[in-house]
Amino acid sequence: MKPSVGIRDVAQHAGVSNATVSNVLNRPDVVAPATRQRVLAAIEELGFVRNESARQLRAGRSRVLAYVVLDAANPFFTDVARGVEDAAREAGLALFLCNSASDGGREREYLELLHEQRVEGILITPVDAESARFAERGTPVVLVDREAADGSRCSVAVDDVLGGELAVTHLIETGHTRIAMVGGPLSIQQVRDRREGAARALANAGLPADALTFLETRSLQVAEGREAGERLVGLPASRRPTAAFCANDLLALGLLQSMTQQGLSVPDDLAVVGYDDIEFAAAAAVPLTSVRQPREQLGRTAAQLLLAENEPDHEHRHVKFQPELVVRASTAVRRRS
Amino acid sequence: MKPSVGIRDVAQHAGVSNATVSNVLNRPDVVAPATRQRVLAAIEELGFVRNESARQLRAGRSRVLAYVVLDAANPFFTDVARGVEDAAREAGLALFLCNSASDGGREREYLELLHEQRVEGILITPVDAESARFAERGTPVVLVDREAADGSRCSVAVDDVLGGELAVTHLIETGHTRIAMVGGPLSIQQVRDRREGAARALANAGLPADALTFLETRSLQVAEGREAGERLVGLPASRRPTAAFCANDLLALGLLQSMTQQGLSVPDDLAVVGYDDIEFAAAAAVPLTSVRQPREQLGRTAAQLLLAENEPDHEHRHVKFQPELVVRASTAVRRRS
DNA sequence: CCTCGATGTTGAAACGTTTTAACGACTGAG
DNA sequence: CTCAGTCGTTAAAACGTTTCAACATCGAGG
Repeated sequence: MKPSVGIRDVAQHAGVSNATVSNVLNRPDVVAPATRQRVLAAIEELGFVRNESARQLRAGRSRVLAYVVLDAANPFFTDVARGVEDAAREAGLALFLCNSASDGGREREYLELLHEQRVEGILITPVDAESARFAERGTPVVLVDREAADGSRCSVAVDDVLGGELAVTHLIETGHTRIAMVGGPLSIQQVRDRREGAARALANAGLPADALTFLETRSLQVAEGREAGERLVGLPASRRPTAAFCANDLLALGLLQSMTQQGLSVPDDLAVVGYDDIEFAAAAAVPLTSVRQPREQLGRTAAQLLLAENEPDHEHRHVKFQPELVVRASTAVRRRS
Repeated sequence: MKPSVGIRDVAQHAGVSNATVSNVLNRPDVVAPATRQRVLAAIEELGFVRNESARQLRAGRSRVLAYVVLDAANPFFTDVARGVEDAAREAGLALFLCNSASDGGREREYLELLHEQRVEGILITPVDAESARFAERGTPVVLVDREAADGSRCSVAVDDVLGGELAVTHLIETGHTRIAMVGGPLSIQQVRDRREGAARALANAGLPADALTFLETRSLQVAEGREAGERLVGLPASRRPTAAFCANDLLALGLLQSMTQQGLSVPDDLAVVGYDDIEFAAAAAVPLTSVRQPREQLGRTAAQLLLAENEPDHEHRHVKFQPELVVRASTAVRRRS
């Protein structure tokens, strides 16, 4: 419990100066093999563990990246995180994951802590647009799966308007004219964008704007999808939509469960499109049609932008990927009855 | 880009000493309200961000816990992490998640880094039993979802042998006599335990040990489940099991997909039991019978044990929870044909 | 008027590294 | 034998905090 063995203990034990020990740790090639062995032996023997705080204080660098994720329980984000970590690891950095759990306060606490820790860089999928809070604080920040409102930092995103358009166009093409969109809260940019895409699809097809019923949810989780399902079925039959576009797959899965539970069939009574194409979408009760995003590439690219941030002549970049529709059984062509 | 505004800049700007600034930061009550305001204003104005490295170096404490998780993409672990974070947060600590991705090397790198960072404590679901590597290095370590082989540290686990027994007993009771177990690699303690439980169930029912076919997988992920499904169907009909017990839900979901794809029915051609009862199990193509573990409580308890580790008269504790079988459609009673 | 305690503030010494410039000891060339 | 150049090592100065003992200041009690 008093394991405070420092670099100077090692030095003394090996009969060298602390500078030499430091060299062994950081530039092993510069020290004579014999000495190096002696020092390594001493380190081993004393169970020395370098104090990263001291190192960082002096050296300024920190060897870790952090990704503040919106919802660690959503497989979409863990896939993005995988991409981030791969890229980080190639650059010799470790990745710390922080879960804001869609809570603005928690997000701010993590950001504050990460700034204080002087991590090399921060990736974040922010809770809302209030990005002003973490303005220029010294640590580079890259937005993931969001677009920087101002051009004040790098961002990597997917065209959500297009995604919404793809989804709803597909529904229209398979014969639906009363469509629900399930998602929320509207403070989330992506929900707004996907909704806008949905509206555009209607317009393109010459359908009136009120062909789209918007069901707002409190979050993007499975339970909310189930609840939305109940609300949906509660609508008067004349106005009840025959198809639903969900702002993400978790909602879609919840909706699916709710339908089955209420004895309704997907896609016959209600066609469903999800968003993200998480791994579980294909394994769902009714395999889910979904809008796929290049998840890992999203993360990987974000990390690369972040690492480029330190270059001298850096200009903020905004990368935008294209989503892609994956059609499965949940929107199979309707039986003509 | 030269935002190196330190505590002494603030002090100068506010016309006080750096000790006072430090007091404002750490013991606001001890400094006169007027001075405090002045200092806070200076902090705001200069955009000062406390340097956590320096603080930690001097103060010794670190305000963060870390959880080294086996597979961040497995919802089971993110649920455990939620429990950990809740408990950590109540104690005023932040949580960093590290993903070892079942890679021993990566795990070791993270452990090393965390030790160097002098985090307050480390929670870990280790890749394998080689726990000796991270022996007493000063930072307290608690094992999550694993039992400490020696009593050398705290651990929180679930009775996996019992879990396996529950699952397979259920299969036997629903009329199966040729059962497969899908899981691996065997270096994972839990896979071994669950298999042992399965064997015990057979013994209890008076079935021969070879009534259980063990299909080893390389990991516990969906893709491996799919592959196991193909292997399973490839077996000669006379020896092919009529039920499968999977070491986790991801495998079970993969197996399910594979069955559907090969035109076989679950549960009629093959009954399936999963393990963990992740949220997606209930939403699967065929809702999955699964062994439920108290995930969040697991995490919460682990964090509490970790925090208790610093108490003077600490004795290592080993908490073990009971799993519970949740029956769904994937093991519905077989149609008598 | 002196002493005492309370209240706020401060100077300076840590904390454990990295880094820089300088140093001594060799080596081989001239 | 000298000199320039390597090579390996080192003393000492940072890095930006926290903390501790000491120091003013002030009002109250004797």
